[in-house]
Amino acid sequence: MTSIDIRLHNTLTKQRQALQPFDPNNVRMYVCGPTVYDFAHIGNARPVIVFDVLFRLLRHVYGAEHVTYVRNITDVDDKINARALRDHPGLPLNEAIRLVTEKTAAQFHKDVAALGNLEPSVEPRATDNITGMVGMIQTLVDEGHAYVAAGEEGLEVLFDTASMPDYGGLSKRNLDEQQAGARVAEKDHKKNPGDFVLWKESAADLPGWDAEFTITRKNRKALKRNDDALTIHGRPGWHIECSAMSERYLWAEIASELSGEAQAHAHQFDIHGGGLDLIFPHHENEIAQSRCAHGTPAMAQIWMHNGFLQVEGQKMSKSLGNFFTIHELLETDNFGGRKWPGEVLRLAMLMTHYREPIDFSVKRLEEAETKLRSWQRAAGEAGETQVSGEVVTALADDLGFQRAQPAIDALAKKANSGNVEAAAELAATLMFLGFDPKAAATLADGVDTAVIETTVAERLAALAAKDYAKADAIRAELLTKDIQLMDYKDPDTGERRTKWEIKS
RNA sequence: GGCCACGUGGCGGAGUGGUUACGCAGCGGAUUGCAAAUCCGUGUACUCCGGUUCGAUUCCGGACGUGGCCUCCA
Repeated sequence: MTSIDIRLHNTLTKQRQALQPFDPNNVRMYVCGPTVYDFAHIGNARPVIVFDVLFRLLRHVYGAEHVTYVRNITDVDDKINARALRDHPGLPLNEAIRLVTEKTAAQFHKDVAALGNLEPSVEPRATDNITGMVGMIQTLVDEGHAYVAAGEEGLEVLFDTASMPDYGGLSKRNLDEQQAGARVAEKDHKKNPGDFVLWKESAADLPGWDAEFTITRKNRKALKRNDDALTIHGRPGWHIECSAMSERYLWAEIASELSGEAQAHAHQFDIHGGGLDLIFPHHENEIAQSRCAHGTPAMAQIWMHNGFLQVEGQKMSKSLGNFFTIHELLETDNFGGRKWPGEVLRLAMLMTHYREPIDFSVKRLEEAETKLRSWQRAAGEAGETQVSGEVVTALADDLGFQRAQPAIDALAKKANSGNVEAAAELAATLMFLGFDPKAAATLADGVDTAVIETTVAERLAALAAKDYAKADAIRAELLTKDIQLMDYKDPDTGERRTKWEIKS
């Protein structure tokens, strides 16, 4: 452990503050993960990469075994149901849903791995945590923060926003003023328009879980039934998932191992992250649920939100035709007429500060590739060397990767002038940031290293015989297979040598 | 209508009350048989209008512009 001071921008206070984990031996972070109904798009990759860099920084500062990073998978969602019905019309719905979520989750893992991300410590699924959600909802009912009402599609357990005096603190919203011009359909079964669903009844033939609630008369609105015990075949609301899973994996299951300081802040953790668009309503509602269920003044100490990725200045959307999945950038020619290596996409994402919008473009990817390749050419073997302190310092100041870049450039320059230590430090730094110190490009089909070596030797022989025409022909031939040759002199003997690399 | 973020050269992106990083692309040069790589050099900017100040890109106010949220959304 080192004494590096990590400062992070907190959406709650709109200020940069020093991270002071409740328990430095167990720094706890939760980030909202994907809803697995379709391929992830490149915008989905941004929070994954941003918080991966934070994860790596935390591990560097506090020790890899002292950081717990939870990123959930949402596999309960009406869009998933719709997709299952569409793609697998012949199958029983639950089976169809499993097919959709398994396939999509596997694709997500493949995509984010290609982008150089570490796996989170825990990756819980909503479907494995229904019991915890039901329990938390019951607590909210018991504490007077939730009620049952009859909605259009059946019974709903709703969060009563009026029961929480400081609801809206994260997004700085005043719900009363909010409604004036907004298109919020009045739902008269709700006590207040801002009340949101915790549990929603499903039609008998639709997927759901049988949840038993005990709900006394005062926690009902416009309900004709009188019995206190209610079994509602239904599914959880979106927000309760994250409240239940963060509680379980960042508190309940590890509470006995936590320090006294952390015990004094029961049910709270250190960092919660996600995209800017989640601030309202998702994170606002998570906070409401978790705080009201546990009677805590806060859910997490620091709330971090990444900015959006735009294409040609606008939000990606299918209707605008500027929508690209991670998979198609990696594997097809749909963007800029070529495939893009995952590490190039990763650097393109990190070139801009995480809270700023990114305009995603071919030019940007090309610049990222040029930069990354120059670093990789300069890097040596990592060995036991240190990660650049300047880079760590830059990241520790609200993940200021852009301020780390000149430091990396300086290392590369030193390495190019023959400084072996700098080359090793550069390699270690690249690995720390999630990049391979060697270019990860792959050879075209039907080309292998042995063939290249033979051809290069053939060319050197031609050069020795001053047959430049033949030598240039060989070089041009290799270039058509994306093999770029680079001649240099052996520093000791002055002999001509040839290096090669793959142009991607 | 309410809330939020942001406006630096062709592009990316730092930073500062006065000396205008850095990188990419461009241009010139070194090196090279020629390339590539590497190295050296080089031009262009702080949205606009007020105010404070000896002096503002930097502080304050306003305008304009862009993007986001208020409905599923990274």
